[in-house]
Amino acid sequence: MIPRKISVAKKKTPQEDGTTEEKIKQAARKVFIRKGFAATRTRDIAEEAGLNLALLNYYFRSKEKLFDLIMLENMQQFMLGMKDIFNNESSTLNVKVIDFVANYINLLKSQPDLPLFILHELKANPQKFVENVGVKKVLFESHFFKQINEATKGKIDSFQLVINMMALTVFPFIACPLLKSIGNLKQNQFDELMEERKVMIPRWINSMLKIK
Amino acid sequence: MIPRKISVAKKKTPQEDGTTEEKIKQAARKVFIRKGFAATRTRDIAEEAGLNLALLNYYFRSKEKLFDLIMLENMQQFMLGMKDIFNNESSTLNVKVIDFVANYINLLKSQPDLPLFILHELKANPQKFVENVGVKKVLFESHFFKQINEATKGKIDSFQLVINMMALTVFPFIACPLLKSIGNLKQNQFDELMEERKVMIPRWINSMLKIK
DNA sequence: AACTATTTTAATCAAATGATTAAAATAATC
DNA sequence: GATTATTTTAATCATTTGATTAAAATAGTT
Repeated sequence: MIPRKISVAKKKTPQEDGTTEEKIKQAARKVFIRKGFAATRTRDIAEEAGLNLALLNYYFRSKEKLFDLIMLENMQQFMLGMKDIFNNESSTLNVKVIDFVANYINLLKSQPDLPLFILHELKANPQKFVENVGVKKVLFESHFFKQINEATKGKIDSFQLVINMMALTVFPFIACPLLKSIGNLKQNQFDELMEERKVMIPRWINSMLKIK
Repeated sequence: MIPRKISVAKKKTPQEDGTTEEKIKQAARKVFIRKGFAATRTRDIAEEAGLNLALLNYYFRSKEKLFDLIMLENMQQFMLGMKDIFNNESSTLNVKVIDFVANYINLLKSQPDLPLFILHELKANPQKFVENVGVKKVLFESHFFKQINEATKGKIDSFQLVINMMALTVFPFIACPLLKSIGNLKQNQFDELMEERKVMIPRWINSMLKIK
């Protein structure tokens, strides 16, 4: 009697491969970010993915569940990028500002719609998403926060300064169509304007830190 | 034969009175600003106004036409407030910054959702609204722009400085739910934070102007 | 190769939505 | 007061949307 040969091939499940599921997620990310939740139809996502409409419910059960997943991933991407920068104990305050600004401008140049999407959906549904961010701890216990306090001797509220960094870095992307119109800018000119801001924002922040 | 007495009473048309029409507009403004175009149903507006659903089509023909009207009014309100401030030839650059910041923070404290609404809908449909703003002329031909150029001797791009003023003033309202969460702020604390910014933003702008 | 499990498909469904309709109500005119 | 014009109403409609269904196709297992 010959012993059965036992197959050691791992069970292959499409969920682990993530081919169809991943396609849907990528398409959903694109369309949700571009149009927002309310204006996005499940059919839009299916078309973007080149897949059958019913697969969205098969894999994610509902439009809303798919959206929640995408939204949380996006928020993590947007917010937690600060973590390494703010907690790098070997960099100065000024280098942290430079890194923050460069990091976010580069990120947003490749995904210019991300902040407006996040902030719009956040306002539509604040309770649902805000508590999952985890950036409170990142920020208030960071090396960066300490550095601001030391540099300003409490003259400037550290939180206000962080707001300023975010405002100066992120707002142009949020207001992009308006600024382009006001300034008569093509897209490449807007890109140049943001490159210039990469250099200038750390200088502006530094000048704020120097106020007597 | 007695001459007919001619009635001089002006024809009263509800459109001129604007009672029902005005109610619909006010309700539409509220709901559109709160939920955006896509997430707002005509039934929401009718309920907000306490009127029958069919009146929206009777008076405004379509949801979209009603929205376009509201959007344009909102953009005018938001953008053209700059006009008087920027063209006041008897005020200094610094006073203009103070007036701009105070004016907009006061406006946005009473209508905190306005900027996010405008910028979100602007991105959804840039061609439709941007050309109607008229702020390009207001800004680039303003006394204020001249003052910046003189004060900085071209060291800072004037447009970049205006972006900074807008960013520092408007962004906290756009990001309000996020900032409240991060900073653990109640609404009255957020309001205080914005009052503090009324004072600090002109100082921050001034420090930028002084960069060598 | 046969059987079972999973994925995909196209049709269909139930509910929601912006819009229309026709009648009732109200206002205006003479 | 009778007639006409306008506004309002509630029902209805046509279309759209997220979701479901059942069968076909494909993949996995023995």
